Amino acid sequence: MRIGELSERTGTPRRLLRYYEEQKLILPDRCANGYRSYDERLVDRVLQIRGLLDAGLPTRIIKQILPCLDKPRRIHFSDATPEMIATLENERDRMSQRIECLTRNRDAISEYLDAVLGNKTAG
DNA sequence: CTTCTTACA
DNA sequence: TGTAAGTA
Repeated sequence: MRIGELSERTGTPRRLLRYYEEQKLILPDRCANGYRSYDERLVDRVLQIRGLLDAGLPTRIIKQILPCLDKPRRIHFSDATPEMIATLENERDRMSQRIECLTRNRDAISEYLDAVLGNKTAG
């Protein structure tokens, strides 16, 4: 498929699809006319990339850990270098911290909402 | 009309 | 990230 279809199917702007390619996150092949040709597999890949980006990971980190999280849920021990383990542990901890932060803010909002809506219905 | 690259805000 | 320009 071309960039337009992938864009629609992943809800990702064409601009970003080209940016991910520039960051070596995805490698689409080219048609004779120079247009990018994306494999079906890249739909999930792009979605996963966006998820990681949304989790706060920088593209440079995603680039190196994506292979570890690829389709076949098989674990590639060959990729389990000491540096990779350290990177993964570090990112996991960052995610945990972010989750805690999000949880606090969600609870704060929820508490506020309960108070406001509660007073409204109560009087 | 869609895509491409490059450059600037 | 968005957008403009000039092509293929």
